Amino acid sequence: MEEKIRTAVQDALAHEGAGAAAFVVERPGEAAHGDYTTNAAMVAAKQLGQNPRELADSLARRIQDALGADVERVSVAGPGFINITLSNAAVGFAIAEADAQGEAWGKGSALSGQRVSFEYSNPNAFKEMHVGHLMGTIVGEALSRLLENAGAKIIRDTFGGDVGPNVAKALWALKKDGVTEPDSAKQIGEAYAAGSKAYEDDAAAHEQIDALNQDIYAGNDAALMELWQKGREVSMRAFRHLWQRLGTKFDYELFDSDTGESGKRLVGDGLKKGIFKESDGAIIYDGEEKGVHTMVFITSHGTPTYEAKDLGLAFLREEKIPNDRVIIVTGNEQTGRFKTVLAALGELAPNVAAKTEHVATGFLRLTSGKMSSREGNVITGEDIMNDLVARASEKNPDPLIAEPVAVGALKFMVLRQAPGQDIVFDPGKSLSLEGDSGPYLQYALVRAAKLLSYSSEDAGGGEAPREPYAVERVILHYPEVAARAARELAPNLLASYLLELASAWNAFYASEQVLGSPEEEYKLRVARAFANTMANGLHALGIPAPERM
RNA sequence: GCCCUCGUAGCACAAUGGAUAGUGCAGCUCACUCCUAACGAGCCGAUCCAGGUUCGACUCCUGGCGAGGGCACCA
Repeated sequence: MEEKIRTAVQDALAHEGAGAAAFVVERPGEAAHGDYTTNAAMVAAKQLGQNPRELADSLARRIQDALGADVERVSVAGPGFINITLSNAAVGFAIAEADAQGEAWGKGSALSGQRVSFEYSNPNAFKEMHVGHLMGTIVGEALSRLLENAGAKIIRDTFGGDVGPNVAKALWALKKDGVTEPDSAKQIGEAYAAGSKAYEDDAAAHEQIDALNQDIYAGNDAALMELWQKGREVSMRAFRHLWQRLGTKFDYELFDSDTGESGKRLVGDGLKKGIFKESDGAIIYDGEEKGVHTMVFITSHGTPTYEAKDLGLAFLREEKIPNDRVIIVTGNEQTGRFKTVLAALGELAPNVAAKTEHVATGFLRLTSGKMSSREGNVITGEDIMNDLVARASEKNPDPLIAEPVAVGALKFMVLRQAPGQDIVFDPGKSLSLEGDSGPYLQYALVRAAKLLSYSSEDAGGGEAPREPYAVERVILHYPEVAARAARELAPNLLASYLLELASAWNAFYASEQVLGSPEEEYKLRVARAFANTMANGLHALGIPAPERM
């Protein structure tokens, strides 16, 4: 419908000689202003030097003619807005589609045929997953699904850190304690904290850890490599468990250790071409003239940094995962780093760099102060999940309900905010399960599902209301919102829409008797349309939908 | 010192250069023998400061104040 209106506006503008005007068709902030609004007259009036109200009047007439029976009213308001109110028939048609299409309702085709390689969550083996990792996992999964909903084929991968100084720190502490069979992520997390502390406080330990780091790269010490292998597996098991709880499954788990060598080679080749240069024994990318940070790619010890490994990964991905587009999701503290990596990649492989984009998620900050895995005061992903499950259980102890409610609460808190913004989280107060929240959306859907389960095949009451219900006018916008959220990589747009949808449904539910009413048949169709919309919207964000609450 | 984000009610967040700046929490009313109250109806309350651009600025520009992050061998 939005497309139809856009075309009508475009044609009307062209007729006035302002075909190039950059107008928007949007949903007005207030329902009283209709179903759609456009600023086309105000934008074009500027270009043409005309009075916006007069231009709006003539545009409105053309738009009304073009849309015919789809519109009830096209009116001009304020400084020159053209407001469009759909006819009851057009609203009814949209609701019937939402009802009939089921899971297909709201699926788009904007990205049909496009293969998108998504990288997110990027765990550091040998470090526990803390709350910050939840952000990347949740946002990455939601973006993947949004693009999937827009027709793209998604291939998920995660790029874990399994070599480098941080790994050496954990292994050093494990060795010191004589551990040969690490058995929990917690144990490894503590070893990492102990190793980090020793690295700073103890000069001898500092040297040992640096040497250990070299040994890991070299890979010749069989006992060490076995411990490394086992430690990594224990860490990854913990990460996989959390991913499963969060509804994420990766097609590829890639590691630093897979890309270090190729990264070094690439930087070496780049050095010959003058893309990189030597400085104090290290190989760096001098980004100053390009406006990005200068960074070390190969250390003076000859080991590749994460930057070099990222370059290696870009090439490895091209081999393993054919794609048209690459999206990498990380915390926003890495934004500057990625600018440098992409600038360097742009010189090594312009076509790869051109289709690669970096998306930053915000930081999960605690009101109680900073977390540090070195200090050992981290809150892990599992800690938050378990706390939420406990709280959800107060209302419904069934784990089949409490778990998805907890996951929904967490995910919604993250996804409702504009991407890249930090989230302030108060571990004392924890998460709200009421008001604007995941459970609010889930509950609205549960109510609708329950209502529908009571209805019989031969619904009575064939009357129709004089005007469509407010919730219907929200439902009909779902496909546009989902498409825009995918286009702008902005899950929060869909999240706020679903909030509004749930609110409209709950108001309808509170004020209208459905079963046994004169409009029963009509209202049940609205309920089915709502349920499909909410279910599809939650699915597109990766938020689970419990059957009961 | 340089670079990047950000600053909206007591708190947490929305708002493509558009209409009376939206929502939730907290507080105060109201509503519950009726399809699930993790619900509904209402009240209270905000754009950091100073300039500028514009018919129109939370949004863009300049300066200031404040917060967070990044800036050579960590990831």
